[in-house]
Amino acid sequence: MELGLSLGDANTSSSPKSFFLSKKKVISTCNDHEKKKNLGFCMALGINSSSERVEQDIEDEENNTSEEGTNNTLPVQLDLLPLVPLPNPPTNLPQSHHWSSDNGSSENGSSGNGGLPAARGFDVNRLPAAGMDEVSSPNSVASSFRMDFGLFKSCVNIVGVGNKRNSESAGGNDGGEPERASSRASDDDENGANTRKKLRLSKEQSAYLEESFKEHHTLNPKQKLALAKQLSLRPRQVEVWFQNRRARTKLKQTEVDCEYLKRCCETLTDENRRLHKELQELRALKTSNPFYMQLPATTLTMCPSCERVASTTSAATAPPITALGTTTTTATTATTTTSDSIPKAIPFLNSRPRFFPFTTTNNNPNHSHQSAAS
DNA sequence: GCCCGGCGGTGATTTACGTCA
DNA sequence: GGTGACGTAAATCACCGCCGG
Repeated sequence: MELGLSLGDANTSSSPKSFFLSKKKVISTCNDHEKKKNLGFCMALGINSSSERVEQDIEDEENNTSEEGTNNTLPVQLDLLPLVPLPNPPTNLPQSHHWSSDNGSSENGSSGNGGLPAARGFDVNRLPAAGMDEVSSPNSVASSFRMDFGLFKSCVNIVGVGNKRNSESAGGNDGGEPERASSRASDDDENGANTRKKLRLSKEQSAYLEESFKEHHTLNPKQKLALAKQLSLRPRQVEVWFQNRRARTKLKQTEVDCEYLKRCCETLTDENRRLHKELQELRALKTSNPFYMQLPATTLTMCPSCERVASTTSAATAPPITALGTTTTTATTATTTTSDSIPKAIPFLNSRPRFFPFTTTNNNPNHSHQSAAS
């Protein structure tokens, strides 16, 4: 009998680096299913489907107070709230702001206004007051929510000296993609006094975005717009937040996978080493004992649920190897115990640990190997 | 207690690429 | 098939709070 176990060459498998050389390209995230998933948004936005038009519309709404209270298409019947209820908007938020200017002029006047106090007091989160009033229709549930959520603007931390590259996006052109083209246009503020406040999302805003991210990793234009409205952010900010969140979630997942693969590799290396040793012993036994072939055949079976490998002998009543007069404890123990040492990650992509917001669950409640694993 | 440098978190930008009309 | 719009990933920058010395 020849045990055809080969888990790879120990010399090569002992080098986990090969697994991780292309760390950034190996792991695929779970975004695909997000795209396919029909999200449970119930929104009635009376705006065009084009994202650009949507954003342009909202920008127009924000910049145009004349439409206040007249837009009947905007009642956002929005079922955007996450499953986990968000904390109520704080009612005791400090009403004093860091920024100096509280009118809309600071937003448009901040660009290229280096050295002026108004530029320093710019609030990148702040929507014009018209934007708030415009959605404060009593007919809209979301509007009432937003009235409360508008308080979040007060707790947004606007701290420090800003990124010069933010200047154009924080300026009058704050709603649409065209800001990309002129991104460095304001870098010509030579005196360095063109200081912007870097946005810092409040905890409530971050929590809301997190909950939304748990629901869906990508946003369609309507979702983005709705989130921006609810959080009093610009759609671009919501978009950027989701981009960064996806990237950093993927990075974290990659790190988790890397560690997991590393452990798998180590375990497999040990197992391979042990099996090689066992094989050598069996071969030695074979050469020294002609009755070696009478050993029962060993089969390895893998539980489809937990992917653990257990070995069984085809002849349950076979006499122990010790009957041959040679102590082969490693062989016997290896073939009669559930092999926890073999990692569950043989098809590791299906069972690898997941970084938040993913969860690792055993979908089979009838699975019976849990106690054995412990 | 204050200052300073390192570090991590995070918002924002740029670039490249894929998809679609 | 070429092209532009659009969305996203990846890389990167830069600000800022925290922490230890």
